[in-house]
Amino acid sequence: MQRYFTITQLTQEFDITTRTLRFYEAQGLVTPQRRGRQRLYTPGDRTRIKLILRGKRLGFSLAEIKEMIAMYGSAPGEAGQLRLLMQKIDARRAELLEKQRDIELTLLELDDVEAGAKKRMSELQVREDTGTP
DNA sequence: ATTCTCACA
DNA sequence: TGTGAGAA
Repeated sequence: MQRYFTITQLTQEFDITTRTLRFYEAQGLVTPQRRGRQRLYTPGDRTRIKLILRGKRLGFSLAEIKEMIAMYGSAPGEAGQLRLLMQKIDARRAELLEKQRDIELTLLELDDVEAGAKKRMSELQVREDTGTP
């Protein structure tokens, strides 16, 4: 006995529109079952959507997210496939590490900008107190 | 209420 | 990467 989610349940939970969810389906990122025309999302579909949204927050394209989800889901048994999988994992890790470095760098730059802004602000404050035009 | 398709940015 | 509109 499986419990299903309706499209509206999921859109409300994740704060997205039904159009977005159908769009993801059209792009092949989710494949809900049908009861007639109605989409029936399994708990698995729901966690896939979670992964999609997380990938989006990380700045990945839908195509990239689709790849990543495929990696999580079906680990191929063949040795050659496993090598390919590990290769993709390495590539993905490199991308994420690069992004991480970029974020850290940007954070440091923001510290600098903020420090400069605070300094200028205090200088302005001094001039106002002094009555300097 | 949910679905689809076409157009649009 | 999505949204808007119209029809069913």
